[in-house]
Amino acid sequence: MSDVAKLAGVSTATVSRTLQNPETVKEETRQKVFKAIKALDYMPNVLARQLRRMETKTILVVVPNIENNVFSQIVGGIDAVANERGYKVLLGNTNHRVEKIYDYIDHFKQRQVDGMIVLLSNLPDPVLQDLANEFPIVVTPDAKATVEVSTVTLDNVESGKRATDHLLKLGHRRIAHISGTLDITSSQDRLQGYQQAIVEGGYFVDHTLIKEGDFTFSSGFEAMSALLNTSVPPTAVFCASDEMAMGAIKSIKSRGLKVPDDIAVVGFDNIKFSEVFEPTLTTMAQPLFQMGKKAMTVLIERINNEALEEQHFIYQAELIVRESCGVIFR
Amino acid sequence: MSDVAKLAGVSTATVSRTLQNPETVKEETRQKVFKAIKALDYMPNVLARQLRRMETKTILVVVPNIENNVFSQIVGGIDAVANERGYKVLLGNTNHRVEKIYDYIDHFKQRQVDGMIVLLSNLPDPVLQDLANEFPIVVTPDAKATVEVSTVTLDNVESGKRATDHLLKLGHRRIAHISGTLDITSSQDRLQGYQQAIVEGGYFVDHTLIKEGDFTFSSGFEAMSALLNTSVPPTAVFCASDEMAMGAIKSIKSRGLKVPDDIAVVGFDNIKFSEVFEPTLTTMAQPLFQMGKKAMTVLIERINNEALEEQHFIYQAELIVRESCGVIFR
DNA sequence: TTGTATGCGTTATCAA
DNA sequence: TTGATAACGCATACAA
Repeated sequence: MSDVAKLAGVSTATVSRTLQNPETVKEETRQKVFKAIKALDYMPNVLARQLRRMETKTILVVVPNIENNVFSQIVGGIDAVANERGYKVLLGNTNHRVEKIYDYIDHFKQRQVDGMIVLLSNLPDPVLQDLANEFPIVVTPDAKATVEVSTVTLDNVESGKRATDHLLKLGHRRIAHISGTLDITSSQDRLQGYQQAIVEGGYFVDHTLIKEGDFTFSSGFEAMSALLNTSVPPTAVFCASDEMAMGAIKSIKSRGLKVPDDIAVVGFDNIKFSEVFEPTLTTMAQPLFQMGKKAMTVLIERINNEALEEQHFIYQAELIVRESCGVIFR
Repeated sequence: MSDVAKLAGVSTATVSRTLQNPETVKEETRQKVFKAIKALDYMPNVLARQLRRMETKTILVVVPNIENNVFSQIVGGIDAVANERGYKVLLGNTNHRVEKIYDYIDHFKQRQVDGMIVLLSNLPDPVLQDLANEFPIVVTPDAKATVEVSTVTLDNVESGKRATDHLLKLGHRRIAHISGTLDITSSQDRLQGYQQAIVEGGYFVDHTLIKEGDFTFSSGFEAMSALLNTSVPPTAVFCASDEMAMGAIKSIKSRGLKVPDDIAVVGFDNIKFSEVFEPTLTTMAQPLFQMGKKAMTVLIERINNEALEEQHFIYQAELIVRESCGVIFR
């Protein structure tokens, strides 16, 4: 920078100003400085700038598992907005190991990042709360209502309800539910939506028809197998993830039964392969990329102190009707 | 830091030393300093450290599309080693837009990252070469041999050969190939392996049986449909990606033909869904996570100047035999 | 083994 | 509108 200043015949202060607030520098000087910058192929040292300004223009994304498509889609959305707004994205893979997040928390204290987006943390409430009080944080897509922090979520209750409603409308009365791990809010909410739909439809919830899975193919297979082993198996199943829905269908097929003829299935997530699978999956599509974008937008507002209170954005899932649930008869 | 020094009754230099080279500080002093650090809950300001040391302990991963599972698996491997070795991973999504990489190149010049791993860049050779001459860079999993830069790749020729060989061993003689986009080396190599296998088997390459796809489901569908429209369709197909293999199978099924009975199919990648698909896919499994780990390891060596010459690591794919290719008869 | 002093490359404050 | 100068927080050369 001092080289540039020398060549342009000004002080380093003026060079800095030309870069930061061009309008405060006389047109003529500005030209001289820019010419010198080009001549020397000068690039500011961002490290020094960051030290001086105490900001990094970097945000941290804590993700349980980047290899999971649900999360990578959200990260895609975050990254899109980050790029647009001049932020860099630091990846924090926890590999589902909660302790790891404490390492990332240190990033804040060490001033390595300006803000953080937490995907599906299992942080204890008080820890998250303390952190959120001190630093800009957004939680998505699964957040507990018990912590005061900005969130971007899906209306999982409504989504579970709609999925179940769809099956009710198709005439099903014995509808089972294979839930996700019930320690996260999304799973609880989808289950609740399922129950609401049944009650509001005028029927009773049969708890033997509810099985807890863990979002994986094999857990869907196991849960469905258990359901099929009962004396009166369900005629339809609402699964909290597409992967589990596929596992369930595999199980159904393995018994020589057909989907949707014998048992109708609705999934959740609308993963890429849900339209390749046979039968193609009826499912609830989450606007994951969109949610990622929103999370980043909200985070930037908090970093800039534009949003003083925590904000909550709730998205709706879209029912995508395909083969696995059969056709609506009216 | 000066607070810590004061409380411990030493100079800031000693505090710094205690943190950086504990062995150069007297045991007793060390204890005092650590006690003060704990008492004040002190954390070093990494920004300042970075400025002073001119290193960031951060590496940049340029990825065409993080939402693609092939890439996110590699990133998973990179991240694993990075964490272990104290590096952070900055995500650079190009969304397949080559120009974007130039933004990331500026990160180097601005000293924001210590090194870079490029996933499947379409950078012009000279640009990449200049960059690689100046900075620590590793390219994976697709690299051109024309640039002198460290690489971690798959032996795509051998892989294509093995896949095709497998079909030859099953008795097939009219074997088609649906390639990836032929502007990348991996696709060219897999095609070459396919041709080698046929020639070495004592047969002739029929160019009407080679179609170029773009790794997507729909391109596999289209390519297969074209192959089926010829007067003498193939009895087997080797596809350069599982997605294309699934598209191809969909096309085959749509004609009322069966896989593997009428046409055998081999894919590439061993994506998660390949064992869920019906029929389950025979495919070539790339050790993507492993390759990501290796890429990061090699990069660290270059950053530390432990490896002066560029290095090349070549992995072998593993043939995973499932339903889509039928059974070997001996 | 420890302390002093300097500099890393910016930006912000103040005075001119 | 510009320049001189201090400061950001740390690491290190050198002296003690």
